[in-house]
Amino acid sequence: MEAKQLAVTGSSTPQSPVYRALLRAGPSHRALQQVHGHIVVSGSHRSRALLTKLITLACEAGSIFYTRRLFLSVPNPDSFLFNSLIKASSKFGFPQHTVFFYHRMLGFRIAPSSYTFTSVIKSCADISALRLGRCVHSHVLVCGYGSDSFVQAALVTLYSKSGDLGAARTLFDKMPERSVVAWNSMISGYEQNGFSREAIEVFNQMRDFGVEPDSTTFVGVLAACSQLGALGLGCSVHHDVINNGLHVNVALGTSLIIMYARCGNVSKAREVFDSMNERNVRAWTAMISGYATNGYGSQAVELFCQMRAHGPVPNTVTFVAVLAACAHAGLVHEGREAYANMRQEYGLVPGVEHHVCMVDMLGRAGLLTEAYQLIKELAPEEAAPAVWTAMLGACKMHKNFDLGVIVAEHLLEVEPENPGHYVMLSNIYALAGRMDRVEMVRNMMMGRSLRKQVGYSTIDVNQKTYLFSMGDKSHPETNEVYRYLDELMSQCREAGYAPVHESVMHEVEEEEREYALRYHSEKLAIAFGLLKTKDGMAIRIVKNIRMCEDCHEAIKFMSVVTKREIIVRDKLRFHHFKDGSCSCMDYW
DNA sequence: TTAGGGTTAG
Repeated sequence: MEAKQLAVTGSSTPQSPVYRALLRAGPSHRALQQVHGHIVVSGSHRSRALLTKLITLACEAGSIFYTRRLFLSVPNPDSFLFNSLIKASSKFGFPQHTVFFYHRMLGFRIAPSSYTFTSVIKSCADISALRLGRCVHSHVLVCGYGSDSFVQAALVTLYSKSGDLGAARTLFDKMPERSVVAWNSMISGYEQNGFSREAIEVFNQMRDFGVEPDSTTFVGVLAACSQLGALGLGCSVHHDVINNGLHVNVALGTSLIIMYARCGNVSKAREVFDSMNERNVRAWTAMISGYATNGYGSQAVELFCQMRAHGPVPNTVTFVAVLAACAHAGLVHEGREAYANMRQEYGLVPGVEHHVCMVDMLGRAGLLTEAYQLIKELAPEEAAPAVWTAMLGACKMHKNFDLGVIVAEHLLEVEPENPGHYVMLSNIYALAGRMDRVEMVRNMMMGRSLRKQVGYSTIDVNQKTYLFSMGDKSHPETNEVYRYLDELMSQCREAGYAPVHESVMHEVEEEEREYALRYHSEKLAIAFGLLKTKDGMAIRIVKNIRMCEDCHEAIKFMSVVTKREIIVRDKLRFHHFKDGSCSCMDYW
């Protein structure tokens, strides 16, 4: 009936039946193909308005190759069609195709507009195409759009997403007018490149300039707080969100969950989660992951069960969080079940990260043979170094010398430039008393000019961050900190602490070992925190690499002697020390 | 004859 009507009228004005049929079809591939048929039958395929609408809807439907076929069938594409296509392909996630259409546009000698450039630059940013982006930037200047504020904001994003923060900042500083989006771009740019302090600095400048932050601003700033583990600052940002009367949308709510979880305050993260009126798969995953990294394995699994019952459908990221929770809490049964469900119930294919969790989980639980079997059953391309590294950690933990050596040698073969593998192998040899081998590994490492990653710890006191590294004496109150730490360590020894020597890196000479152990960065940061904060206050430390066994042991005693809760976030997870024990139950 | 942009969370 409808086809007949379309064929009869044949008109192509926006009010025409065929145009309305197109709008009704919406971004659906099948429906669009049907209307396309009507358009051809009715003879209205020469109407540019209709074709342009059809093409952009096809792009929105995700049918990029259909879009391209339709585009190529248009004899003389005009600037309207190019701009529509460039905008749609950029917006709906086809950055490479945006670039293709842009080149075609130039080939047809059609002048781009500022709107063309914003979309093209966004696509370059999406694929971090710095060289191409620079060419487009030159073209922007040639065409006279260099001072368009939208184009400038897009360029700031391009440079920061491609890692050229210097160029981003130069451009940003030169902008005569900076919209809230431009500020947000600069803040997120710093944060995403790991420059959290700079992100917060820009946020403060923004306020000095009197620019009103929006929810996107806070998402970026909260991510910076999460990276730093800066709970005090994060809380004050949360207050700002409330005071500004901003609606906590799902992205902002998720950022708050992550911030609280990554600063070690899981109950506050849960409070935010419970208060959200919209919760998507990312929000649920963030909360499960928060439980996982803080060592609350059973809570993570419980929340996952609730999600399965009446939440959104979990995806592969959700399963990484669940399996990590099981690995850290020794929930082998639950972990096996989740791993099986992933495929059977949800049709998801486990990837490297899931295998790492499984090997980690089985390995920690002492099921070394099963863990090793799992690796051997993987296809060669799936057995990534990370999976073997998890296996190596398990071998060291359970002191399985023979298997450990096999695994470490494999790792040295595939990743000879990774200093971590040499350190692990040498630790395993040291455990087995093979000091000749320890020496050999040390020489191999030195021969390749590899060095162990330098560890450092940070602590926030009164919203100011202090950084400590091993043996560091640059701090103005160094003497006081060292003196206090010495005193603290002797109290710990009286309480029963004995240094765990095996974790001292092999390159350190014998007489330096005790010194190196005593002045590891986390111990210095804790001593500083204890000196600078009131009795009873929890101490929160962030460390860039994993904590060593000796520090782990020492901090347990520190928590008893000082009657303080000490929370350390290391590269992998959280350790909440209280009354002489750790939330990880020494299972790490 | 047809509109319109750049920033955000697992």
